[in-house]
Amino acid sequence: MVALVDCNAFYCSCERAFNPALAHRPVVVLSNNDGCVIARTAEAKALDIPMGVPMHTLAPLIEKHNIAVFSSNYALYGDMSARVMTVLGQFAPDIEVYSIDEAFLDLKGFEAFNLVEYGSHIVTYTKQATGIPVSIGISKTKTLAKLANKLAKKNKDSKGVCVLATDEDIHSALRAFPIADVWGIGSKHAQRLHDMGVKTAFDFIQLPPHWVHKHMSIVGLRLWEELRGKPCYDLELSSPAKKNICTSRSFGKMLDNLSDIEEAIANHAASCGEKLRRQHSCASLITVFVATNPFRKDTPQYTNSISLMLPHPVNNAPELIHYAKHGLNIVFKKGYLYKKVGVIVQELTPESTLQTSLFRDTEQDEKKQKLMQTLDKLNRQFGKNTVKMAAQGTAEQRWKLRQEKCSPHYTTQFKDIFLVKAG
DNA sequence: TCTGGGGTCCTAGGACCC
DNA sequence: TCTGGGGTCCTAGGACCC
Repeated sequence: MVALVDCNAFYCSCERAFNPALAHRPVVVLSNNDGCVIARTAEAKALDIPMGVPMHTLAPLIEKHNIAVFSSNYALYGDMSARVMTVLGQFAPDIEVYSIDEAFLDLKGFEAFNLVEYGSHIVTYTKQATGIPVSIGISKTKTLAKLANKLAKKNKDSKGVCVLATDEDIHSALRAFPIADVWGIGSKHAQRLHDMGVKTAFDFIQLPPHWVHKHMSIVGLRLWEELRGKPCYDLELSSPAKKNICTSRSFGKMLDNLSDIEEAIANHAASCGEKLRRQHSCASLITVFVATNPFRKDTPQYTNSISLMLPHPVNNAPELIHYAKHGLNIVFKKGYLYKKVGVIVQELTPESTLQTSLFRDTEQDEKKQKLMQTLDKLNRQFGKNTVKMAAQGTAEQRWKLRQEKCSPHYTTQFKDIFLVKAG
């Protein structure tokens, strides 16, 4: 058996954990730049606020229902996620951290336990220890555990737990479960299946496997098997190193000035470097892209990107910034209002297998490496960008996000706590 | 005025090899 | 009329996830 534990309205719950006055208010959390709604509490969902709706269409509703609105605070959510995962790890021999708010628990050999009781215990204890409410679905495969989890969330009497253990339980759940809501069925497949009269997960597992393979590839076939109770996916206990790393942001306001955009690109390149060093990788290819605002029909549109092969694998900030700025200077065209730029690093190789080029100054390389290690250490301890490259800018930072409703960094902002105490 | 930011995997088809 | 039979690698695009 495998369990899928999912935090309820995770970002909203993080805000509530430090602000009890929010307990019964509808709460929403916004995407970067305060653009769209990306998390909603049950109270907000009850007001028919859809996922992803642009914030600027919600003003009347927010006023009317006294909805609490927050900019996203990833420092807080990341830290709270780590706490939840640590707690969940105590309940199973193995855990796969699947996303910021979800984890699979390996419950192999737990069949003799009362799994409903065990699940309830996990729900209660996690709330107590972290302040975050969770739901738990338990069944024979990951796909069925995901499905059970959705039922646990939907069914108010379940107290956040749903166990699908027997074939009877599984089949009766599948009969009532819309195919579009199954993990791995996106909008395209859902539409196609619907047109064929396949409305529920149970309808889907009645389809002949060769049809599923032919029209939905091996991925669809695995899904079909998993829904029939045959596991195709094991838990991934350690997350494999990423093959591509991307840092990009929309600007708080549109920019036409190369030097502002250079500063943004320098920050994105530095961020890619930090992510590379965290997973002990170096990149051999760097891509810089720029884009105007596609929603503006009244201004000229331009998007472009360029990929540069690096002379050797790199993960230090100065070099990444150098090449990223070089790329930007090639794709940047004057006369456009830019909305978003980003840096992607690819062709990643492990730091350890770094081939030193014949003509490189290894002494310089070691110096750079030590510098980056020190910088990472300081920034981990004292907060992001405590120490950074000059190219990342210090003055006005016109490229920055709009974040007007951000809560304090309750759990991570050592500096602020110190300053408050000192003065 | 205003619309997120990351990722993964799979397949088909083209280029190229012998 | 008619034109071999394998391979591999790469890329673009599609589909999906949170």
